[in-house]
Amino acid sequence: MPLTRAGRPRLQSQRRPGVTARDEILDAAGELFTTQGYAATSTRHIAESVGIRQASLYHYFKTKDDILCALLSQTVSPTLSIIPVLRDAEPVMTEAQQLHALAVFDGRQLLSGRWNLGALYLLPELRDARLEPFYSERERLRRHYLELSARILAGTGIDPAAADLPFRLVESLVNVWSTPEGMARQRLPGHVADACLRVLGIADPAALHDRTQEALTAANR
Amino acid sequence: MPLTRAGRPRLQSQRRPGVTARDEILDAAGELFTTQGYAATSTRHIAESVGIRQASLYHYFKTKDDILCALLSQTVSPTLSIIPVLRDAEPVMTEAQQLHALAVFDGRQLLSGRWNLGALYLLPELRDARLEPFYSERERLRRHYLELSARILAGTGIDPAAADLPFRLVESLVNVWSTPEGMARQRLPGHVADACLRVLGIADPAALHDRTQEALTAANR
DNA sequence: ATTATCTATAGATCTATAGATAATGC
DNA sequence: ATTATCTATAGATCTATAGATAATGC
Repeated sequence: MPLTRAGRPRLQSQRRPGVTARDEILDAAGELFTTQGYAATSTRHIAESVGIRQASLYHYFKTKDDILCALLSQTVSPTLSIIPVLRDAEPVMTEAQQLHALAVFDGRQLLSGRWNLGALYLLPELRDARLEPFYSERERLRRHYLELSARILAGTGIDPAAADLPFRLVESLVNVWSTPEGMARQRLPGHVADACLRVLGIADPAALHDRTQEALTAANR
Repeated sequence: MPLTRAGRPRLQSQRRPGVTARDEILDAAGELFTTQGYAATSTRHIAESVGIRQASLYHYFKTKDDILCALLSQTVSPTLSIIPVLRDAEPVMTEAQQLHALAVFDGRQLLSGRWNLGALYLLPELRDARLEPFYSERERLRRHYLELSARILAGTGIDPAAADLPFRLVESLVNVWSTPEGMARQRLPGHVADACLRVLGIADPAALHDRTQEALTAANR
């Protein structure tokens, strides 16, 4: 059980959470990219924030872009992975209930984490070919929201154009990330999920939510 | 009536719309800041996009920051200026009708213009003390949405937390700026304004909208 | 004379590489 | 021997300034 790790010791002791140096770098980069922007954050800033020398970053990441890619890959995947689970619940959960559950999960995901990583998708400087894989994952998620919403809309009298709004409502949580004033942060995703159903013309999402609990309880017996 | 302007001629002929060189620079900067980000856009990029030399920018703007400030000052002011007008319509227009009208105007404002200047407010690199005046203008607008929404909410059964959503719904138009797929761009602001009222618990915004027209027509007689 | 541009450049970055150094692991 | 750090630096930017140049205006 080593007291220190292999390799030359750092000049400064650890400042950042993270079991590995790689984790510390990602934590620092997550903070700086989301609060200062990608181009505005230099590799030197990141290194200083970790407490190592600028060149030491390159032991863990080939380029600055690589650091960004590692961060982006943490964001959409969890939400994408619950889509098939919800789809399999089809007979038990209505489409409206699925959308609600998806919105709650996605919203919680966006508000978890130490930094507002979802906001990275909004940085214009990152609309770049090299980041294509991450943007197409996000686009898949958007399409799923859209299809679910469109099918729900068909049952209400609202203009089909409203199918776009639920994804945008949930996405708007990244704009509110740092200012949970008034509204309890923990309850935000649930309220936004309710709002998703309201913009589609479902007047009483709370009732529907109660029925989801009943249905799931019944299915688990 | 001069065929050419005073001063040494440019090496390249004009490429950008704008009656003055200053306008051309703002047009180029507007495009590049919104599509590439502020820090990622160099003064050289701007100059090349205008068709002048990098140093020539400094004849019109003291610093790169100055260019940004000139752009930001074009964005929120028009919407802020209609707030008193709507407030004076108080006896004729209900609060719900005022919110709807505000959202339509604001939404149209955001989607007008050659570039998505509203998106500049989302750039994290710009959350900076030197831009404070522009952010506090935007904050005033947000507060007005919030107060109007809160008063409307008091009349419906929805959770007070929903008062935050109308501003965010309208704001979300900047995320959709370049992709008006499916929904006719021209009608987007109206649909978003309807959605603002629905998230506050007003089930039939269209009916209310018709009544606004009647009321205004009656008032103008 | 005034104006709008140009050329040239200082000085401050910034990314990434090369290679030295100081630990642990065997 | 391997690993994680360090120092030093090349080469490419980037912002802003100084001062020359080529038009119009009077």
